[in-house]
Amino acid sequence: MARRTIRQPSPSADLDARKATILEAVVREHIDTAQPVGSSAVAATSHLAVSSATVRSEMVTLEREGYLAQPHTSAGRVPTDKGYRYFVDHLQAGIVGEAQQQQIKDFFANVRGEVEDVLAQTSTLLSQLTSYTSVVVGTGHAQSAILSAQLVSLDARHQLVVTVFADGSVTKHSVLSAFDVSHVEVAEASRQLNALLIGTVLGARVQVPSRTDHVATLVREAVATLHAEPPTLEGDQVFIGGSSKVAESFDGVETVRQVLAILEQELLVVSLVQDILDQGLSVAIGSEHGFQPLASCAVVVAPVTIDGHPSGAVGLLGPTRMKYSEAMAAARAVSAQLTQHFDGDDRAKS
Amino acid sequence: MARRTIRQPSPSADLDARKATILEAVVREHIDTAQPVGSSAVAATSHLAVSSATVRSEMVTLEREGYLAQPHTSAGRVPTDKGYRYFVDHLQAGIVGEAQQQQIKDFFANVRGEVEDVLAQTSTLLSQLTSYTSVVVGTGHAQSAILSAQLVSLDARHQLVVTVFADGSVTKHSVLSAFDVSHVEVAEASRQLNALLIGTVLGARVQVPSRTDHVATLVREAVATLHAEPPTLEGDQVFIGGSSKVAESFDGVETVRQVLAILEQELLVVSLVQDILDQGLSVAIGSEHGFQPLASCAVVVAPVTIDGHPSGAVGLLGPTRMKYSEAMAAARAVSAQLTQHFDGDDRAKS
DNA sequence: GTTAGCACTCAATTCTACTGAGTGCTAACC
DNA sequence: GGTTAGCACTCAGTAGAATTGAGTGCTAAC
Repeated sequence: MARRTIRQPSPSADLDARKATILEAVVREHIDTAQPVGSSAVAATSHLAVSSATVRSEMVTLEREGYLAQPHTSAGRVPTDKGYRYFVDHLQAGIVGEAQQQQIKDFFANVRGEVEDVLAQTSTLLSQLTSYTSVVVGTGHAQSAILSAQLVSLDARHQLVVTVFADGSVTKHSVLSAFDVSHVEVAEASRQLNALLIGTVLGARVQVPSRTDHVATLVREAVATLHAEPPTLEGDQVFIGGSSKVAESFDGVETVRQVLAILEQELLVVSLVQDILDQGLSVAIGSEHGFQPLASCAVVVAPVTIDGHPSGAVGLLGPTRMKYSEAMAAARAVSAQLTQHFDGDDRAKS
Repeated sequence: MARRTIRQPSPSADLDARKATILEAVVREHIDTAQPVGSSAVAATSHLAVSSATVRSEMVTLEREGYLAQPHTSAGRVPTDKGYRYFVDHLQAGIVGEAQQQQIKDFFANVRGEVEDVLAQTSTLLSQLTSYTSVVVGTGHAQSAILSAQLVSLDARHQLVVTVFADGSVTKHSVLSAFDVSHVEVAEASRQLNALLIGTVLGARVQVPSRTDHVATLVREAVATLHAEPPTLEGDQVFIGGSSKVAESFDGVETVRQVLAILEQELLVVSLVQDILDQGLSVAIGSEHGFQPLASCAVVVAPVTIDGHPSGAVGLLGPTRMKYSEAMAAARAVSAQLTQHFDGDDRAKS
C-alpha cells in the first residue's frame, strides 16, 4: 500500500466551539482510561452546561464527520486518528514539569563522553521522562570535511584508515594489502593520504598517485575503501531507548511483537522519522505515517540542529492514545538541550 | 536475593534408564506443545513398551525427586529447572541443519566492515537462525597495546584524542583546553603524545612532561582523559538481536516487559553472560543464573576467543522450554565461525 | 514389577441469564 | 430553533451452573 501518505495541511473545517470541547473531552478521557467514553461522562467532565442528550446528538455529528468512532452500538465513543489530529493541532503547547525540567538539566550538566554515548544516554533519558519508547537519530557526517586521515599498521598486511571529520566523528576502515608492507612505507603512505584527503569531503574526486610502488598502491587502496561507503547513509545512527515500554503501551502480545520488529530495523526507523520531519510535522498519528504495523502507534518527533542545519532528531513512540502534550514537551525540551549541547557547548562555552 | 547461585557440578544421582527416558519424553513433548504432558502421551511417544499406569508410578518418583512438577492435581507433568538441567546434561550434541549451516557460511563469507558491524550483524543472524533473542558480547581491549595516539584539532579549544589499539579498535576522547591552541602546537603535542603512549596499555604509568607551556599541558590533559576511563569495562560491547522474539517466546505481556527491561541494561547482560561462562556452563536454566526476572528464561552461551584468549561470547535467550539442542548447536557454530573470522581471517588468510 | 479398572479431581468450556452502560428516538419544553 | 427528560433497545461483559475430559492415584489381579 501507500508507504507514505502525504497529508494536506489539515482541511480542518474548524469545528464549532462546543463540538471542539466535546471532542477534547472524549480524547482526554480516553487517553486517561483507555475505555470508550460515554455521553454522560463528557457532560460531567467538560464544563459545558448541557445534558448528556445534547452531547449525544453532537457526538452523532462528530462521528459522521469522522472524528469519533464507536466500537459497537452500545458502547461509548473512541477518537479516530482524525480526532486525535484535531486534538493535537489545537493543543496549546505543553510544558515539562518542574521535576522533569530539573532531570533534563542535571543530565546535560553531567553528561560526558563522545557523541554516540551522549545520544545513547539521551535516548534512555527521554524514555524515562515519558515512559514511552524513545528514538534518537543522528544523521551522518557526509558533508563534514576531513580533518585528518591516518593509516595505522596492525600487522604486515593489515592497515587501518582512521578518519576524523570536522564534526568530531571518527571512522575506521580496514585495508588488506596483497603484499607485506614495512612500517616506513605505512608511515609514508599515511603522510600522503593525509595530505591528499585533508579538507575534502567523502566522495570528492581526489588525485590518487598512479605509480605502482607499495606506498602509492596503499594510498590508492585506502582512498578506494573510504569512498566505497554509501555516502548518504554512512554514519546514520539510531538509538532506541526503553523498548520495554512497548510492552506497557500495548496490550496484545502480537502488537508488541510487531512494533518491536519494526524498531529492530534501523533503516525503517530512520526513514520513518525522516518522513515525518520532511512533511513538517511533529506528530504522526496512526495511519498518517503509512506503516501498517504501526497503525496503533503515534510518533512524536523534534529535530536537532547543529550550527543551524538539521543533523538528527529525537522521537517518542507510543500508542495513539499517548499523552501528546507531555510527550511533545519532553521531546522539544530534550531536542533543544541537545542542540545547545552540541553547538553551544562545543563552541562558545568556557 | 542471591545474585549469583553457585551450582555444584550436578549431583546427578543418575536416573535409571527408564526414568531417564520418561523424563526425556516429557521434556521433548512439553517443549513441543507448551502443555503439561500426561502419562498416556509418554507411554505412546516413548518407545518403552509399558502402560500409562507404569509411567504414572515412575512420574510420581520423578516428581518427588524434583525433576517434574504438576501445575494442579488433574494435569499432566511439566519439567522443573532441574528436569531441564538433566535433559540438557544428557543431550547428545545437536548439529545445525543443512540450510542453516549454509546460511552461516554465506554470512561469514560475505560479511565485511569493522568489528562492531560484524558483531551487530552476527547478532541478527543468530536470532534469525533460532528465532530466539540473541546476545553478542565483545569484551574490551583493556589489554591491547596502543598502536597510535593522535591529537586532532576540531577548533581552537577542542581537540580529539584518537587512539588505535593493537586489536584494531579505535577510540576517541574529546579534550577541552582552557586556552586557545595553535595548529602548530597541536601537531607538536600530537607527536609527543604518540611517542609517549605507543606500545603502552591503558592505565600504564607514563612519564608526562611537567612543563607548563601549552604543548605540555595539552599532552597532560590528553593522557589524563584517556586514563580516566574505567579500564575494565571500557569497550565492552553488547549487541542484542531480535528483541521482538521475546514477544514470541513468552505469552504474558508482563513477562515480556520484564525480560525487555533486563535486556536494556547492558551491564546486566554482560555480567549475566560472564557469570555463566565463569561457572563453566554453556546453559543456564531458570533460577540457575540468579536473575529473578528471568526465572522463566534459559540462556545458552558459547565463548568466542581471539588468539586463544577469551574475548567475548554469543548467547541466546529463550523460554526454559527452548529447543536446547538447536540453540546450542547454532550458538556453537556461530561462535566458532566468529572465532575463525577474527583470528583465522585476520592473520592467516591470503 | 506390571497393568487394567475405577473413582476422583479440577481446569477449561459451554450455556444461560442477567446486568448495566450507553445509545437513538421522540415528545415536550423554553 | 435548540435543548432535554424519558424510554425502549442493544449488546459486551460478567457471573453462575452444568458439563466435559484429560489426567491422576489407588487397588486388586496378573
